[in-house]
Amino acid sequence: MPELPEVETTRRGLAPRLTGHRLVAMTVRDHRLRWPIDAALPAHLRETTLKAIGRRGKYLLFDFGCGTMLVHLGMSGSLRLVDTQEPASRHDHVDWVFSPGRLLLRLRDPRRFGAVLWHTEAIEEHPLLRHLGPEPLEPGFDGRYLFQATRGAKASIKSVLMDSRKLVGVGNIYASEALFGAGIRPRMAAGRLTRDACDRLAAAVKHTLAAAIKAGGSSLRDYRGASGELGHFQIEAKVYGRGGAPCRVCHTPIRRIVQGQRASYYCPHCQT
DNA sequence: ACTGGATCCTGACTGC
DNA sequence: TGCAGTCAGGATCCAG
Repeated sequence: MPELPEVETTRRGLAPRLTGHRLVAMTVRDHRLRWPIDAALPAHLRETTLKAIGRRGKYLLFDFGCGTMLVHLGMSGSLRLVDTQEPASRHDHVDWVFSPGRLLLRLRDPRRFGAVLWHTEAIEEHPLLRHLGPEPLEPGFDGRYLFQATRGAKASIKSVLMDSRKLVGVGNIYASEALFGAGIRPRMAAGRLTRDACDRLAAAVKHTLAAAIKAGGSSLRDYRGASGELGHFQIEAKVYGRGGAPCRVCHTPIRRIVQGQRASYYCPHCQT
């Protein structure tokens, strides 16, 4: 499941192949995603031209001029360009065919937590986007913002990092990785972070996400790029999924805890 | 206003 | 080998 780097890598893989192409057909095999896919969407989109593919947080925004198609990959979704002859398998729920070139874009989502939505008003006012926090890789997100945004918060810093109203794009894996990078324990109350800790954490979030994008969004086990290639595994997790294994810095065993039903990992020596 | 928990769904893996 | 139980990358909704 895609966190911001995987979504951005997907966007960068698709945009040059699809931008400027005309959608000639859309096939919905299973409309039961997180929200049902609008049965009228194929008719809305037919014969429209894809102007651009944008991203807000983990949402991909396909701009067709007359409206925007939002795609969220949920926990298990992927978008790939495949050969038009390739038969659809069990969890391939949606196909889009673009011309010229007969390019076939295919959405696969076994757990069906993803979404495909259509919006014709200003996209930034969409109910799912309106309350989103800043993009972590843009200048609006920095230590000063993080410090201000966490004052008075009793919640753990890890849950704040994953709260899309405070900050978009950071999921369970990169939250643990960024906290390791900043030397902060995941259970630390967000409101108790010093300004210096916020500076370190904002920098670690940016660094962690940027490095993962640079590596092709490849830190996830079964992540595949826009053409279906496996991730490169160029980013080794420092702590995520490494409970009991020695810290790569100090060799202390990495701890696994559960916060809000999600696993968190940290080094009890490097993180305080 | 915040916060934590339950929830949607399927597949992969572990241990008996 | 089979089967039950556990865990998984998200984010909304709801109760306290």
